[in-house]
Amino acid sequence: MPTAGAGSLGHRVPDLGALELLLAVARLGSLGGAARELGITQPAASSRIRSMERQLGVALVDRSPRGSRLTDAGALVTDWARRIVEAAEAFDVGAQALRDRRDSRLRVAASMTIAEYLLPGWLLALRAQRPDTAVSLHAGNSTVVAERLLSDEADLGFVEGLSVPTGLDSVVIAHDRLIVVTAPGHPWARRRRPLAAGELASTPLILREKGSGTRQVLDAALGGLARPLIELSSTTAVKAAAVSGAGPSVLSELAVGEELAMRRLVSVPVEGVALARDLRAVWPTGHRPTGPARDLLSLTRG
Amino acid sequence: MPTAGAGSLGHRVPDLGALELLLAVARLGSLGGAARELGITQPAASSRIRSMERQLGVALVDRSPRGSRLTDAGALVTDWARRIVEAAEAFDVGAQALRDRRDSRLRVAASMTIAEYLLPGWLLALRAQRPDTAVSLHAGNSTVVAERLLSDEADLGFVEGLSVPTGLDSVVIAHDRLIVVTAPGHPWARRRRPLAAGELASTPLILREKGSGTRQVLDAALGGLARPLIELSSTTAVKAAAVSGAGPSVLSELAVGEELAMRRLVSVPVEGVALARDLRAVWPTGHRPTGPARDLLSLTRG
DNA sequence: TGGCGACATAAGCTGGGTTTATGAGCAGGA
DNA sequence: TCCTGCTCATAAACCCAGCTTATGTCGCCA
Repeated sequence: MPTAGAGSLGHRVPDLGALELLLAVARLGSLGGAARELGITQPAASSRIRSMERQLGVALVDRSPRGSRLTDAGALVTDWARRIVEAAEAFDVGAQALRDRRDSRLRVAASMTIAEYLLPGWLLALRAQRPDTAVSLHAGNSTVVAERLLSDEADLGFVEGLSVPTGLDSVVIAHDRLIVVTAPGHPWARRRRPLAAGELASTPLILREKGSGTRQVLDAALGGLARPLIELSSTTAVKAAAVSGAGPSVLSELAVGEELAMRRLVSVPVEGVALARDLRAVWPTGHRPTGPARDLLSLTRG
Repeated sequence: MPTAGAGSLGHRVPDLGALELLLAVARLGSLGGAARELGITQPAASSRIRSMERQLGVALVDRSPRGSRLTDAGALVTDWARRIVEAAEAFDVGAQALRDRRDSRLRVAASMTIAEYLLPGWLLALRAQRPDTAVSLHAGNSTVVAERLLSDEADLGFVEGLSVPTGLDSVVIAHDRLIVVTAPGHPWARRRRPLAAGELASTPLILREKGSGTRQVLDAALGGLARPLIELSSTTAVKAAAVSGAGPSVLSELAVGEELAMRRLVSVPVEGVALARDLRAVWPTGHRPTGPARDLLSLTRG
């Protein structure tokens, strides 16, 4: 379920190059300087910023013969732009790792949730530390991760299941919790007293399909009783349905961080249900990670 | 301080139009269908997806004479892409509100932090509820917000200060907390026992310049004692310095949500310091918000 | 076997972004 | 006072990515 207003974003939002340029201008205080940094000419930068201002209908930059500073609106726009660029950086580092390169110095296998939400951040941090470590990424469920590690197709794995596959050593790197969320309008959103397990089990919920990691943990915690209101096949579809007010849902804390911060969803306290699960780094028994794998591992644990 | 690896993102990350197209393909299971939804022709969609695959070096969709499904890598890429597109949607709705349109049905004035982190989400929610409410936005400090409300240039305001400007009624819509953060490598990151106020006051911190809202709250909490290690002029610059390990910093919870989730920063517990502040909606005394202003207000309170 | 739906290919057009080349405003030093 | 160096703006020519229209191929189904 996409947001309402159709009409292609691509025509209303400046492209990534323009946003990067704007950030550079903000940082350097000069169009020409920003141009130099991005390896284009000054007129190109000038024209690009100008056309961005035309597109948005807002003056972004105060030009003077001694440099350029952001207007108030420009500062705000730049902050919003930064969020797009950061998401793009995460995309970039992830996509680069997805290309199978046989010569990669670090081959990672990870479960979907971890690959989706956590890995890009780690890879960015890793690249900051060791810029020339080539990383390759393979995403799959716990079984796939175990296979790749045991057949020496991966150097380090990440899993989120309840148990550790045999033949692997592991260390807990983070604790994920499933949390009950609703749209802000829902009656549960105003609850002060925590929800009892029975109430949760007897209420139809928006859920991932059976077999997903999230669903497994929830079913285990409730004793296989979770009643689906709708079953959807992606975390994002579930989130969208919950945000739109279709009903309560149970989702990984990782998946809903932003929605909670923006109050598009609110968390409902629960008691008497074990909704925590460990996220673990794994490797073949005895083969303690070394080199780049050790670097990445240490990043994930802080 | 930007991330390391220079080399313009714009060339390595598909543009927004392509990402939107990919999301549409994921949702509809068909190139042609996605093309129709975005108002382009089927060959255009086909070629665009193909060139995106060339650019990323990864097969994203499995084409068949009966439709298209995402590959595993495609699913992952799509999830990362979705984060970019969501950031772009927030940008779009914010930018639209920045254009001064005199005929706006709802004129909002907000402080920077709120305009930056919270408002786009609210405006997206509002647009979902009332698609044709034209919103205009003006960002400034508490004084500016008060002026605009009292001179009837704004219908609803949002402030984050310690006190409510005179002449305005208000309601608390959220609680923001300043938190102490460090890069994961810092000694404080491993602390179990909370930091004492004295320790915080005597340690040089990465801070916004004097006069910023964040700094005011911190100085008040510590009794004007905060020692700056560096003073920077934007929240983002402060975050970047903290992430890079330059030292500990004190920042709004709102500003570092993502960094905490990705463990690029970790929060350090503190005791004996009042770092909470209220975020408030404000309006001229007696003029209780009605119409669109009331709608927006109710969104912000859940 | 004809028809339909989905994707691929080919050819031609258009526009946005780029470059090079040049002009114009403001500052600071001889 | 004038030159030099920084800034940004403008103009003309170029190039390529992405679009459209037109057509071809493949598999399914009646």
